[in-house]
Amino acid sequence: MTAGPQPRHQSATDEVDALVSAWSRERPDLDIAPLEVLSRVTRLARHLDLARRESFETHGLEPWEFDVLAALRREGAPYTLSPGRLLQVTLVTSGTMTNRIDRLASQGLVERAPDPHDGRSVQVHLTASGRRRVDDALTDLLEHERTILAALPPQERTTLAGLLRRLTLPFEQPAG
Amino acid sequence: MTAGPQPRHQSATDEVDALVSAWSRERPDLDIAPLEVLSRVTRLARHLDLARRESFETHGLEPWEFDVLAALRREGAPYTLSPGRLLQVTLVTSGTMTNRIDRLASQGLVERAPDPHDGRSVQVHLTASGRRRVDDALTDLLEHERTILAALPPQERTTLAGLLRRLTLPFEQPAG
DNA sequence: CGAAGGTATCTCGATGTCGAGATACCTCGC
DNA sequence: GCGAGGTATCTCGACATCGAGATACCTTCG
Repeated sequence: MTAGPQPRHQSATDEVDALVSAWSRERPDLDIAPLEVLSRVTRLARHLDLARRESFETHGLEPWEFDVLAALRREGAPYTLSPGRLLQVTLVTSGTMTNRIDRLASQGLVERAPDPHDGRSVQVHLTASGRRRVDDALTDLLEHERTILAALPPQERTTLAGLLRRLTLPFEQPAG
Repeated sequence: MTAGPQPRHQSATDEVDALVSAWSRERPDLDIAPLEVLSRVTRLARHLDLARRESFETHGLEPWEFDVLAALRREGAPYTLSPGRLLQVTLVTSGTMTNRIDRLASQGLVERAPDPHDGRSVQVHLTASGRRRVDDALTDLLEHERTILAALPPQERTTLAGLLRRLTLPFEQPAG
């Protein structure tokens, strides 16, 4: 069926190359160069999301569950944050966070307790079971991500991280 | 509150730097280097999604509406695709695509017609109104994206695009 | 031709998210 | 102490998505 091995030394084209060439044909009046970078970021993020999903399902966690548990875990002992802080960190709305905490609590992965210093507030606390779960899931996630990054030598990973940081910083420092 | 201006000459740290340092403290047993690249990709994608949303709302389009209309527009005249092709391109499920086409059709941006060659299939066609809408939205989107990319000189944009392509390719060529 | 298996689309119930408004509590000034 | 204004969380209805199953049609083979 094959006529022999194809040359694979030059870098192959990806879906974004196809996207760019289609737009160039249809909208020759526009400079669509920005898509070369930003569409790749969007698409890669989608692939990463699926990869995360795979890593977590071994541990019975949804990505949103990991996000909340990881925020508490990163905090260090006593692994406690308010719902308000959690929604800042995870970038969801308050209704969503209430719902998430409810479901995590019903699985015994977190506990809700009144804040002794502020009657309006609540403390969300990671249980021992929740901590084990997120620790195990993180180990697998990093392993999976390392195989993805194996496509680049270490030197270029550093370059890539630096370039991405420079693109992201303006979003995080809106006041300049 | 401030003791004076802070030095800003060395590159600033971003949220991922904070994330990495928190994990390093809490999980010194793990090598969390992969997050340097992949968490930045995920976060940047989230910012880009918000930026897209802004660009589109001037034109009364949701991101998902743009995705569908753009797929048809890129196709070139006669701007027609089947629902099946559309769901491959936009990576949603069939139920979602049916719903999307329904809503776009009720706004007069696309039309559904039976496929003359295959009675199981349907042709989704971009109307003149839909084409105007997506063309205008794309112009604004690219303008917005150019301002985001202004954080990098042209040479480094090319470098970045190349590095991202190498990370993405393995996902697109699963058979190697 | 007729049946079996494959394909394209649609239906519909479950789920997660959003976001405006409700509720309870805190703080500050008088 | 009390009221006004601010803050933290929760409630709840609307909405987009998923995904398994239903439906209609096509193709292949005997």
